[in-house]
Amino acid sequence: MLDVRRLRLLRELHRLGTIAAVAQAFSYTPSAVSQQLSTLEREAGVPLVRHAGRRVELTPAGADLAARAESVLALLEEASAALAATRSELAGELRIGAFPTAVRTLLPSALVALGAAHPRLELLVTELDPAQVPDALRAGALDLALVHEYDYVPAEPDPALATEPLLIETIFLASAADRPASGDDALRQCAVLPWIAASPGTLCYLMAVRLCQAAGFTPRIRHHADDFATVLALVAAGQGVALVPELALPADPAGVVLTALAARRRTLIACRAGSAGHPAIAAGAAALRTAAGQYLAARTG
Amino acid sequence: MLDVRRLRLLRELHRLGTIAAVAQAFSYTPSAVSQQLSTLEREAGVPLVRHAGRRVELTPAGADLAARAESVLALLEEASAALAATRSELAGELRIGAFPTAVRTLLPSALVALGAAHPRLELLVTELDPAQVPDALRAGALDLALVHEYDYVPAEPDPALATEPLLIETIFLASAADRPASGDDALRQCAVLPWIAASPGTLCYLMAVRLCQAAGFTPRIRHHADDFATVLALVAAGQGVALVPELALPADPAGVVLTALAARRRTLIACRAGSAGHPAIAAGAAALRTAAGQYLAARTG
DNA sequence: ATCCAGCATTAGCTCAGCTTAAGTCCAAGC
DNA sequence: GCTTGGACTTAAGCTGAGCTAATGCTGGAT
Repeated sequence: MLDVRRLRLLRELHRLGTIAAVAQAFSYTPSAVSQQLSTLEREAGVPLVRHAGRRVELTPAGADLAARAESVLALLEEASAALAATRSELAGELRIGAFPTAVRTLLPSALVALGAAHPRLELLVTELDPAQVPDALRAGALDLALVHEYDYVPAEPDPALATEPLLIETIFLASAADRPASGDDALRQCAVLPWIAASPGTLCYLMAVRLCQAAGFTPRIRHHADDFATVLALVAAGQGVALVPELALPADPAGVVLTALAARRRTLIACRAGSAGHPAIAAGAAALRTAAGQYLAARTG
Repeated sequence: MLDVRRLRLLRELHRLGTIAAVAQAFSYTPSAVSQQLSTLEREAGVPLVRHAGRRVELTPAGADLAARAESVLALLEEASAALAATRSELAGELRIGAFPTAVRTLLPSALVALGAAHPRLELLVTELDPAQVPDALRAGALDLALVHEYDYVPAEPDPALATEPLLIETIFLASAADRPASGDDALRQCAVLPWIAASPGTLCYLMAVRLCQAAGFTPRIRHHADDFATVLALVAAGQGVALVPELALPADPAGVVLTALAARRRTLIACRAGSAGHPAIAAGAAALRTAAGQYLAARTG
């Protein structure tokens, strides 16, 4: 009988590409992962990984096994969800991961509603960049998370995860001076100005670069700030221009001129494949949908 | 993440009904099974088993989980089969279980053909009563087995096993004296005679009793013998009458009069669900089909 | 040519999970 | 009613799987 724990490691290796990354995802040492994969390979009787330069890659047999592992893990996830659904009361932990902006805007009301409806449910919130969310979900560090999809940063489909659209926002160009042009013309006017963007490696950073590139230039990024309040303060101080999603805007963005762009940011709810039926996860997702609805109503109303 | 080893114990408990039987099936002590199930229940957070008198039974949640475990285990079995299929040569063990008659008739030629075609395949044959086959397959003690289905002993469908018809035999009434009547009338003529049957608890024993009961009487079983050669010798010695399937008959059944009955014995090939694609198991099944074909050709030719 | 990121290997330790043994409870039999 | 026996549970102890830490090795980058 194939060991499911080892299959899980193989699946992660399939995606992450290096043993060290798998080890990090599971809080193991690379040695442990290497040993477990060696054992799996011995049991399988077929080479599953092979050396490719100084990293490793899956053989066709390994890739096939990883795909099958995906199905097995999804079934187990469903079984867990079914068990939790038979419990009369929601209890245990619900680990939620979200990007900083959401933690400040959408999450509070969702957490209050969840806590009131399910007092025995322990809500654990982790603030993290959406780029880290898929790994954290897959490794079991999170149960429910919010991720983004930008127009020029397509989220690659992941069979281990289930997603559901939550809300769509407009992206604004924030600058200190008034811009006569609108939309992408305004963007092009900023080609020679200094830019303020998030840290390299984050989704927001990538979004800013790609969006500018699509407009025909590469932004000269002078300042890096992940917090949009800081970003807006820098913009107001005349330090450069920036791209800011609707959700990050305060009620009165003083000293900042906002120009709506054609680009959109889509926020999704994500969980592990098979776990959407878990009552705590379903309740969490519902609370987030309600919070998003309230937010949209407040904006448009 | 639910532990698949523990789920397997739960699945067996679902079928076998007692912890002691599960322990026996896996060569564990009842204590070990009890502890593992307790752990599973604690992890599940829902009662899975409850006491019913001095045994235990599954709760609805437990039964549901056991059904899900069935799917998971079948997927894992398929994954193993797919791995084995990528190996260029068939190697490893193939554990075959069969009833004594088949071991002497069908198996030898099948084993010779298999051994010649796949020299690195280790063939391990176990002689056992068909009644024990399902448990042995499910517990992983066998990979491939032959089982029977009699007209009056329906094999209950088992989601954990896959079966395939192999051959259909006539059942004969064996007696020392000539019987003028044919078919079931001959059977009824033997209502008052002493009977020779297999050991209680075996499928053949059950078949004999049920068949006679269907003919309107309960057989007075004087001798018990599992070996059909012995049975025929006892019949020839005038010790009683017996029911013998076609496959068990020697070329020249001296001193015994055989009357064909309407009842049939269907022999099936069985393996674990999901393992039919395993190349060694597929090769074994193919060899058995060939052997059965040769047998039928020799009988009819 | 040198450095270093990344994987393999070894030794050693910890804990999950097994067995043995004792205890509890229920059903059947004298 | 009491006893006997079977089935499950609990407690204690032991073994091995599987982890960490440390070291060595190799291929690509500077």
